[in-house]
Amino acid sequence: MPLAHIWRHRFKGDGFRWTLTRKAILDLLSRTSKHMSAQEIYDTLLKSYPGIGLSTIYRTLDLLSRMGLVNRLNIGEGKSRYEYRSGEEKAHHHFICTNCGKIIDYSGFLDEELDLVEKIEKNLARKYNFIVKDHNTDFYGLCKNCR
Amino acid sequence: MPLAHIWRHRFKGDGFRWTLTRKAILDLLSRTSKHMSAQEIYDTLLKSYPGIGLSTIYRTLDLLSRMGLVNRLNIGEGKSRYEYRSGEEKAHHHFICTNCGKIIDYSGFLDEELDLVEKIEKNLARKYNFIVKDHNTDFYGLCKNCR
DNA sequence: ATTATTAATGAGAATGATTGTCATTATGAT
DNA sequence: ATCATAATGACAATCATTCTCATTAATAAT
Ligand SMILES: [Mn+2]
Ligand SMILES: [Mn+2]
Ligand SMILES: [Zn+2]
Ligand SMILES: [Zn+2]
Repeated sequence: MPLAHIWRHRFKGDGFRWTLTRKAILDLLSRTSKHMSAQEIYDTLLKSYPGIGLSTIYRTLDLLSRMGLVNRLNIGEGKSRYEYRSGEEKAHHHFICTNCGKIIDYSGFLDEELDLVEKIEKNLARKYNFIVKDHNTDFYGLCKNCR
Repeated sequence: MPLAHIWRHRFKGDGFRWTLTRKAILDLLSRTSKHMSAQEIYDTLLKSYPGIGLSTIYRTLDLLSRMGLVNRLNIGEGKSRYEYRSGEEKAHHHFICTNCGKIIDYSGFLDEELDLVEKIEKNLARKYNFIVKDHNTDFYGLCKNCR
């Protein structure tokens, strides 16, 4: 059950074609721990896939994001960053250094958090007639190099 | 103790000049409950302040944000939105409708949340040597018109 | 395996938000 | 009232992202 097989199956099931570029982007994102921008992904892939196009990177990231295979992040830089979304892993938070921009994954305390979020969701539903599908928490501060 | 006096005082104290445009933007943002973009602020103010410039709106919003008088929000639209930040009020969360883009303020359960956040902050400090200065939580889902 | 269909791609133009430049203006100190 | 200069407005420049369209390649049909 290599990831590539799972991905291809998922693409087929959703009626999308399984292409070299799509595999390349998923391979890259699933292997790195970085949160990469479209341009960074493009620069990296260009080395092993000469001729690849930046528009395709954008289109593919949008598709992957709609398919739920990657998360699109916005940390107020004026551009998006992307990370692979493993099927099993729980969602995680991000700690963002306001000085150097470093992003660090954080996944502690999720159980307690789930209780709290559930309460908030119920409250939102009751008060405003909302349906909460997802939530995101970011922490801002200074990393060890910048403190 | 009108707000304008407090603002002017704050500007003076920080060594910034107190100008018509700065007052206009603060007046607008402190009165609306909307989360406005720079362009929307510009369009609105142009009616009462003909000749005002969009660059000035951007520069001022940046300054106000650095001064902590407004919050800059990013809800993944590819542009920022701004809201007045009252000195007394606690921070609040945002519920964002993924269908129509509606943003709704939510400020319930903040005490319980503070406990949780404090724990996370301590953990971050211990594990990664981080200093947490701020945090932000957004909820995504469907509003009552879109559900 | 060959061919046909058409989704996906790459190049580059277009768009939209934000930032930079610079001459002019207006604020706050003297 | 005068002065020094921070702030402004016009508009050019930049940067991320989207759009257009001719070409290519993935898949289905043969
Ligand atoms: Mn992450
Ligand atoms: Mn708000
Ligand atoms: Zn840092
Ligand atoms: Zn809605």
